[in-house]
Parts: sequence; structure tokens; C-alpha cells
Amino acid sequence: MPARAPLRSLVADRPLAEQVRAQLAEGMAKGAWKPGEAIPSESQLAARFGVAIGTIRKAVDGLVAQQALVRRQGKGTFVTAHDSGRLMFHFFHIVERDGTKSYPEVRTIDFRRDRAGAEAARALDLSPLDKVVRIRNVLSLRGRRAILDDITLPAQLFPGLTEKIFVARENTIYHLYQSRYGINVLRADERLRGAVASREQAERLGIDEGAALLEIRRVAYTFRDRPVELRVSHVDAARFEYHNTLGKGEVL
Amino acid sequence: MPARAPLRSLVADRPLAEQVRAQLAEGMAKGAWKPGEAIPSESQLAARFGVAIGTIRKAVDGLVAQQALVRRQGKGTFVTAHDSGRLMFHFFHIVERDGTKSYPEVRTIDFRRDRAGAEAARALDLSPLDKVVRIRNVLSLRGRRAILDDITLPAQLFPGLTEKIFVARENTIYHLYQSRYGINVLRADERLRGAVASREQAERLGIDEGAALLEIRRVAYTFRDRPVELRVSHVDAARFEYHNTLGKGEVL
DNA sequence: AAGTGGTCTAGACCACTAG
DNA sequence: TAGTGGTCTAGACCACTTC
Repeated sequence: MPARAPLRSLVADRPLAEQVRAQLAEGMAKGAWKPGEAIPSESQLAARFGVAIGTIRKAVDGLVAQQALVRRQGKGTFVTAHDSGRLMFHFFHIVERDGTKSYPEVRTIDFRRDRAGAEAARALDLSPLDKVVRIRNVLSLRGRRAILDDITLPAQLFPGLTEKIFVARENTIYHLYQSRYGINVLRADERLRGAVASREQAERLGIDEGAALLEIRRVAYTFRDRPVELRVSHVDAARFEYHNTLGKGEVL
Repeated sequence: MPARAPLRSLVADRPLAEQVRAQLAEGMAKGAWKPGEAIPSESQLAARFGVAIGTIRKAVDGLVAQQALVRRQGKGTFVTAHDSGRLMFHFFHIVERDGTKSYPEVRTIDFRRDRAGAEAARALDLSPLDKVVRIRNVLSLRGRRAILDDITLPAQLFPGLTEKIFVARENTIYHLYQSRYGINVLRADERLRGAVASREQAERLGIDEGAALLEIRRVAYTFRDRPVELRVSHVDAARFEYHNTLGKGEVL
């Protein structure tokens, strides 16, 4: 038997495993499999796609590396749910100066609908007149105010989102996006700069006007590099810092 | 023929591919294969280790992901040389505010030998009395002073390093570590905070005292998580920023 | 016992590089 | 043409989970 059916090789030139990966990603993006649910077993996928199990494994490997899927031996392969602690810290890099990691406590202080405007339009790939939702939160770490977050969301992607729904969520913000709107945040781009606190920022964070801040501008993306959230954070730089590791590879 | 010889399974409990990977890493750490050189072909490695080619490929995959090896189809698999532009940007995340990336130009303004002291000792896993080399550089981007770098190196790992050698290098600093001392920087841990410029820092960078800085404390590691460099950077935050991507996975 | 993912083997064929 | 990495297949056996 030939390693590859002639017809299939005409369909697309890309490696089979990549084609499979794209189709699996498509299924997740469309909500065919919901977060926390298992996708079909590897042997079932192999049969469905008409490829060897090794090829399926390679496709799944890629999605696991992207944190889109999680394998559990003996149980199955599941769509990643944004509710575990580990994944949370994947998108939250602020720590105390002594290195202590802790979960932020979120308090929402503003929620409104608005037009995108030039800046958000550019970041979110919208027209400046498109509708957005703007949310302002104060995040505390171990009881101390640490971060002022200004979030901008394309209203079209979050139909019916209200302050009540936003505040009533039982888990992280990205889990809300995922569970209620099927939006799976996979990647984020961040730019950090130094800044000084305005009067209002200082008031919100309980620090002095003119104090040092770390300003972070983040754009979060889902499948197909579609931007879904713009978040501008201002961090109390006197007490907190940003942690990052370059050279992701596992340990030796 | 059994999939695995019984004896080998008694030697260690870890997967074969991991054992192979560790041995390959060992060879690189010891300098058996130098940067830029090719390691043996996959079939040769398979014969040498007595495993299937697929197992070798899996081991190599891991090292490629860590950027320790580079594959070149038709030619071979090579130990990564820290001299390509791409790898440079892997460890250099400062960009202009408009997003422009460029190569830094390094000017060395101080070079001295010293004792580690408490802080460097902690970061580099030394005793406070161990000898270190301290180097101070000013980095410019497109002709404008951008970063003041204070580097601390364990003297023991860099025997005979002089200012002349350091300045005369023809490539990046990490390439010098690698080519002359066999030290391959694979990973770095960074902590970022906001700060304000001291008088001396301001002078060195050509900005005002009290201006906003981004302070980056980096510890760089080689194989076996051995720390090899402490680098404290102060960035002119008015003109430059730090760029980071979370969720490394490839595109879709 | 049955089903799932995890590891490994053995070998085919393809794509690229160099002499 | 020979040698290298790149992709894919087919099937074995192991480890873990559930019933």
C-alpha cells in the first residue's frame, strides 16, 4: 500500500500532520468540541482522517505545545480549559519583588460600551467606529492593590456581555471568554515600558502621584491570529515586577 | 525482536529518547561537538545508541526546540552558533517605541575583576568571595544610546578573559562565551521593574536625572541549569520598550 | 478486561545538498 | 548518485484509568 493516496497529495502540498492539526483547530474554533471536553481518541481520529496514528499524534503534539489541548493518559485528550492555576500563570507574569507568585483578586470599577477609536481599532483590527466594551479593573495581590487594568473588547465577539455577567464569573476572565463566548485565548503580545502615575492612577492604586509604574500593553489572540482583547495594565513598580523566561525549552 | 532489550530497561527508567537527548547534551556541554559543527547523522546515532531512528529524531527534536541544535535538510544537524540574527533577537527584546527592531551597538566603558558579593553570589550560585568579572556596556540602537548594561561573570568559567578579548570579539557577546569558553547560553530568566535614572545613569544614557527607566535583571543559564551570567540592564524608557510574546506555539 | 495515551521499532518514500 | 534530514505508515508493547 502506498504511503500516501495520490488524490490526497493533490489536495494540498502541506504535510499531512499539519493539515490534520488545522482541521482539529478548526473544530475547536467552531466549538465542535468545547473546553474541558475530550476530542475523539487517537485511533478514532486516525480512522476518520485516514492517516496513521503516528500522524495524528504529531498533529496533536503541536496543539498540546500551543496549550490548546491537554493529554491525560488513560482518559483521553481534552480541549484546554482556562481554569487551572498553571494556565493562569501562563498569562499573568506579575510577581512580588521577592518573587512570590499569587493569584490576583479582581475588582471591577467601571464597565461601559463605547466606539473603538483609532488606537483600539488598530490593535484589534477593527474600524474606529466599531463598538467595543471597556472594562476597568483593580487587581490585588495578597490584599495589596497592584495593577490597574483597562480592557477593550470587540462588542461583536462578546454579544450580550454585561457588567453583571462579567462580575459574576466564577473563574478567570479568560475562562469567561472561553466558556461563554467560545473564545480561546492562545497567544498574547506584550509591550512594556516605564511610566509615572497620574493623579487618578495613583488614587486607584493607593500610591503617590508620580510614582514609578510599569505599563503593559497586551493584545490577546485566538485561533488564526485573530485579536480578541486589548489590555493596558499599570503596575505599582515599587512593590511588583514582571517575570519572564527566554528559551522555553524544557529542562535537561 | 523485542522492542527494547531487557538490560537497557534496567539501566534507567526514563524514556529512551530522553536518555539519548541527555547524552547528546552532555556531548555538547563537554565540547565534543563545537558550535557550528555537525553532529553525527541520524542513522549513525541510531547505530551508536542502538535505538531506532525515530527515537533519535525525537531526542533531537527536543534539542532543536531548545535551540541547542539546528537541522539543515540534506546537510546534517548542527550545534547552534550564537551568531545568526534570529538567535540574537531571542535574547534581546528591546525595541523602539514604534516597534522597530535593530541590532544594538555595544560600547564597553568599564571592565574589572572583583569579588562576587552577596547579590551576585545568590544569582550565580557562588560564594560571596568567589572571583567575578564585571563589565559595563552602553548599548545604542540606531545611533541613540538606549541601554546601560552591567554584566557579572563567574571568573572561573571565563579563564583569561580580558577587556581586550571582550572588546575584540567579532560577534555577539553570547557568541564569545560560546566560541571561546564553550559556554552555550540556552535560557535566561528576566525580572523587569520600573525605576528612575540616577545621576550617573542619566549621564551615561544622555537623559535627565529622574527620567523613567526600565530595569531588567537577567540570569542566563547553560546546560543543567547552570547560571553563567548576571546582567542588570537599565533602559531609556522614554524611547524604548520591551517586547514579549506569551504562548510560544507556532502559528496555525 | 477494555480503552486511552506513551514509547519504540522497522522500514518506505520524499526533498534537499553536494560532488 | 549518495547521503542527509522530513514525512508517513503499521504495528508492538507499556502505563494508566475505568468498569
